[in-house]
Amino acid sequence: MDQKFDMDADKSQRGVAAVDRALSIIAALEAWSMPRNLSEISRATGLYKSTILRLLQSLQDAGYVIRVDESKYALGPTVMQLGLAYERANPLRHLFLPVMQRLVDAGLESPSFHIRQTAEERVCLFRLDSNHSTLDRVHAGDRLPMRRGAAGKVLLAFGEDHAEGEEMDQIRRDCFAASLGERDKFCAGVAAPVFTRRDRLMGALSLSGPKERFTPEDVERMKGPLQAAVRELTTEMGGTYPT
Amino acid sequence: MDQKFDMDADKSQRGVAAVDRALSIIAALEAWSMPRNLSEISRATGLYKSTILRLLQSLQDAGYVIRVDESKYALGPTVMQLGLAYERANPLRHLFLPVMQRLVDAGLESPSFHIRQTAEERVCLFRLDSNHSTLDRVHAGDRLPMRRGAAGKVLLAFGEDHAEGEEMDQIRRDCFAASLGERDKFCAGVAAPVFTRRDRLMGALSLSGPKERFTPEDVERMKGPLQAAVRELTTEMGGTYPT
DNA sequence: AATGATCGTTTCGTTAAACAGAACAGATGC
DNA sequence: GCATCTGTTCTGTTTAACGAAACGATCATT
Repeated sequence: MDQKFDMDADKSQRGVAAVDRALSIIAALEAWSMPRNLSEISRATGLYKSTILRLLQSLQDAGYVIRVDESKYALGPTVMQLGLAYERANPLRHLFLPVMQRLVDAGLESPSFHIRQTAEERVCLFRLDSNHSTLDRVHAGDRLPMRRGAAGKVLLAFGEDHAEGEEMDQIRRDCFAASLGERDKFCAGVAAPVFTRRDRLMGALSLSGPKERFTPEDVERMKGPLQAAVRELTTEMGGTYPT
Repeated sequence: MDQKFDMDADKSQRGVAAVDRALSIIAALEAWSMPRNLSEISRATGLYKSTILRLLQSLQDAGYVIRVDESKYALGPTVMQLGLAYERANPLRHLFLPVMQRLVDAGLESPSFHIRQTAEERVCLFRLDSNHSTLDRVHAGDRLPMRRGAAGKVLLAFGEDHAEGEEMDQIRRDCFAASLGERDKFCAGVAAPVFTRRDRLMGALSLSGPKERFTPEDVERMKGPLQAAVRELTTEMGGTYPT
């Protein structure tokens, strides 16, 4: 595989570089389905072998990585347990995924749910793929920009800072946003807000996919089911949807 | 909760301390089922808030942690995806767990499967709890000593360095080891080797629990089912069991 | 309403943690 | 047998990371 796991250069200034390196090793192991040796990890991550060995010591100690066949490394049982802990702690999955699945079953585009993470970024919490043969590439865990994409716009429009501007006003009136080719020129999406108690924004549910499936007719067709879904989720979250 | 997540002092010399710190934050979030704020994380891990913030930057960038309610932190979707990747990459679970579950259903003690990790340590890959009301505390991911515990002895006896000594010879003859109060004075266990192709040791399957349930009669009663289980697993792994 | 405690965030001087890179012995492939 | 690749170890150098304090905001108590 030729996917590189270099650390994102513009992010290395704000966290801890050694932690970034360690997590890039885990990401490389995750991408492979078989244990890999030191040199393969070095090629994939761009890290020196001595650096990798030091980092692997910590990852092995914590059970994130195990060493098998004396010289290969693989994901260890701690990642499984973290996954289970995430499921235990996150009952939202059991609420959101059925609603999202119904959107898929209705033949619409790929649903995702996003929340704001920082002033400039959102994170995708859940993502299902549509039944179409082509998809836009978004995964749970992805960090995406706030200022581009339908979901980002919804988060800006309904967030606490109540972003200003004609476009934001329109989104607030419609409880709906569309974005054609903003985040990525080949992709498009529509989004609507999910509220929780006290009229607070919880996040944005979106439908996204390749741009050619977002004609004005397509967008109009998706609006109803999407808004029905966010109304249902808002009710379940103890919120009331603005009329 | 009062569980501390301080880094293990004797391990901080060999990995990367910043990575150890970051993983201790994840461990703290895993132990809680609700999002927690900075001060709670600080109390639990013993780390300074400024240190935690820096580490959290990296963890958020990679999706291991998300920030919710503006000031609380929780496990993020990347840990779920790692858990799924681990399951995908580790078909052994689907082979081992049913066999281990049958040992539980037979009313025996808690089964675990261990592999060697370093010269001095083993790692528990899988663990099921018995149906008894008291258990020994072992979890998947735990690092345990090679020189103590029944599973450790089995790994030494059948490992490539073929550890010497009367006790090791006996274990090799019986394909079985028992350990009463070695790893922990209140616990005991029995273990047997699982082989794979070319007579190579794969790991050790053990049954363990509180010591008082390991009388000579108990040990004798567990030996048969345990050895039947490891024979079955060895056959499935393409190995042949020494007669 | 005032006050104290606790929170999240930012800053920066210091130091030792972490790195890069080389060297080496062993294994593998031709 | 030789070239290449591997895993492992070592160490001088540098800067990454830390600790600790300060600050403004929020919350709880009186």
